[in-house]
Amino acid sequence: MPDFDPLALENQLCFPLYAASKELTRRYKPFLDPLGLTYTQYVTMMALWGHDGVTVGELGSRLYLDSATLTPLLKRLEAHGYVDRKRSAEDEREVIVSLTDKGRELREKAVSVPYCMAGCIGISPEDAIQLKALLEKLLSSF
Amino acid sequence: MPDFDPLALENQLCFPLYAASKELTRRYKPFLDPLGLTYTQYVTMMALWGHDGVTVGELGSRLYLDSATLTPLLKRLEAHGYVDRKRSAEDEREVIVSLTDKGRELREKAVSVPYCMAGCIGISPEDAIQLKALLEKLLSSF
DNA sequence: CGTTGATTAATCGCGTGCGATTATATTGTG
DNA sequence: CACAATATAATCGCACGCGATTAATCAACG
Repeated sequence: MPDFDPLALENQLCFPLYAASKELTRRYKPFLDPLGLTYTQYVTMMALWGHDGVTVGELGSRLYLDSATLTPLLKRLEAHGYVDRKRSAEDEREVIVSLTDKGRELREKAVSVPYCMAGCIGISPEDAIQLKALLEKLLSSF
Repeated sequence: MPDFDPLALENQLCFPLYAASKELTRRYKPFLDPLGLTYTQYVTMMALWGHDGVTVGELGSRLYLDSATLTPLLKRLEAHGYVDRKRSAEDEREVIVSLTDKGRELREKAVSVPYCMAGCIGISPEDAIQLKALLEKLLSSF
């Protein structure tokens, strides 16, 4: 390849990653709107459905988000009645985030979302599995 | 798998895609700061280095961005002196975006960025190529 | 026991990202 | 030609996303 252009958009790994992430997020919107969740709020709820009663910092490390993003987001989830935020008794610096009953109930409405999205993904299950594995490898390499 | 949880974070394709995209963008920052570009501005400049003198709409379809994002972004690039925005003479609805000399010169400083980033990617070139191909397949399936 | 340093969230500022609307210009149709 | 339909960018509102700073609390050490 005598004329490989390192600055051409089509030669970047980052660009399809960036574009695909945005597109996929956009695909979630019609399924998340009925739940009153944004994509980031949905991911946060998934993390909490897995394990709640955690600090903002723990949640952030699982989601790759810091308190500047999480604090206002959690306040919105709290305003919707899905989560509870309270200072830890042992350590007043920490804020413990827990699901409310309404937040746990929301999970029932959300279980269909992954199945709806599976129908939107235009690649084979094998490709999807491989893609997921490669992304996780990239992510853990940082 | 008797207890597969469709709402577990570790069972999602979207989450590592979302997280890896953010992380990679963050990795670009130290290399882009000296150029005075954000990641999105860098991607926009790459698109223009490939082919400029295009409308906002054309640029947006190449970058998967709409005018609500591009217009203010292009105004910032214009304020930095990298691009030129002017109404088309044939069709006054269109705005033609072109590189300035300064914008073309910026390319010389940017050529090292992909090589710097290659050193930050913690996966093998083979994996990177395969990952790029799968992302493009996913993207084109939308 | 007080003071210093570290930890944790919250806040601030700026730049996306995008659905929805608006303003302007062009095109098509009778 | 008039006028409705369409196309294009700009604008608006809200929610991230994150580097940097701030405020409050805790831990360590003399």
